[in-house]
Amino acid sequence: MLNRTDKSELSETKRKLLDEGIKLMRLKGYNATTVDDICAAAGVTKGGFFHYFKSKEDIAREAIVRFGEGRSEEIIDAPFRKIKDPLDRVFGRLDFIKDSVGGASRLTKGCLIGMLAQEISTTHPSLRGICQDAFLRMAEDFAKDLAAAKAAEAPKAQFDPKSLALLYISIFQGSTMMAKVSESNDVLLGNIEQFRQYLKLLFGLTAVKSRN
Amino acid sequence: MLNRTDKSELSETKRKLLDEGIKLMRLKGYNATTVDDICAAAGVTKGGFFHYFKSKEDIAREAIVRFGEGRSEEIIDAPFRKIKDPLDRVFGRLDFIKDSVGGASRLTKGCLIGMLAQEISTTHPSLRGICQDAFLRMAEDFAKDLAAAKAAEAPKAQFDPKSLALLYISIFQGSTMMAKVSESNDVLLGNIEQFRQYLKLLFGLTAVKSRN
DNA sequence: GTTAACATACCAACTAGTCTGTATGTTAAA
DNA sequence: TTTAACATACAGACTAGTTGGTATGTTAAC
Repeated sequence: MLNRTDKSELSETKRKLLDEGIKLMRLKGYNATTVDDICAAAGVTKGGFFHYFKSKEDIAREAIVRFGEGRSEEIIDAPFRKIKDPLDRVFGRLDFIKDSVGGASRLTKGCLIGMLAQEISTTHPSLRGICQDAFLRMAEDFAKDLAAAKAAEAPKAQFDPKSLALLYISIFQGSTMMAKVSESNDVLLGNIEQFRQYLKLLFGLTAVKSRN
Repeated sequence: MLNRTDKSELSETKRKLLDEGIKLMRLKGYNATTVDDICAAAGVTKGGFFHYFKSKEDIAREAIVRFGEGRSEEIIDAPFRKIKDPLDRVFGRLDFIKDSVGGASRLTKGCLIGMLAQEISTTHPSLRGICQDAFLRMAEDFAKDLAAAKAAEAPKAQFDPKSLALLYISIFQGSTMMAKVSESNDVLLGNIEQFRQYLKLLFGLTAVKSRN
């Protein structure tokens, strides 16, 4: 039987390799994940692997893109998207992220892009660009909502939506690192709340204590 | 001739190995840095390496500690430490960090601890703990100044110094990742400014635009 | 002559990638 | 409708190079 049912679809085997590759690289990074690991996890042999990918770097590239697209789809379909008020939509996004991270007990599996970004930026320049693009797309998506919220709620406020979005990405990535290292989501969840607080202050939603 | 001039001092060879190891791992990470790389950079042979370190994991452990101590010394000796007013000292620290990162053109070489943290957290559990300790020490040091500033300037403000310090560490680490991936310090420097802005808002130093 | 501080040669395990084989289908000429 | 030619999707053995680590010197200080 044929696996590829349509020209644009991935074969079952390739999809399995990609998904297991993503899983392993999210956990152990690029170098510590071997091609044999991926093959074993996917139940495919070397021949199968190199039929679909011309090198290890190649599967990493496709994995980053697939992971990015997956995240982007999750966010596009997320319930907060339907919130009409732009500022509420911004806060809704933060709630959604907290939900998808899970409780303080369950640890994040982390972001593949963040995991690979540091490890391969200097050693695999072509992958670096792919990671950068993925980050910029995420930032751009958030920046749109922030810009809409600013226009509607505080047009005179002194902040740049794009910079704010990049700050958010940085906080999330840094916090994910802290989560891995501390084996807990506490700091990650706390930091998202602090970012929310920063937004509230920028939008003038919270009274600031006067200096005594 | 003897290299070790005093019982507590590192021999010249070991110091060289450590420093070159730090340099390489900061750049390429743990797995992509080979023992041979370090030996070549330090001008030492394998025999010399394994005389001082019982394994690659061992030099990584010592490298993390040495790097952490080095950073901690730099910060202890930094000029901002002499600032009397605690809140000014907090802001002075941010200025110091920006200075030591360098201009937007020169890219950061990054933080060794952050570089290794993600890569080894799952694969080398004992190194994970070392990284965690290093982060907590940094956070603790900053948290002290934040607590002093809070006590002096805004005792009623609604923030926890320790959490704020951990947010700062997260922002710095995440921003460093963005710097590597974008080959620019722009986001890193911008994010430090945004953190400063957040602090100002928490301390009630900045007028918040009213909603229109 | 014992020990610290290396140097050199070497090894076993691993790793990315290749090569050849093969089963299964597809296409199109006869 | 048979068949030859070709393509796709793997399997599995193999290889060349790398890697962390070891075993065995050698040298010089004490």
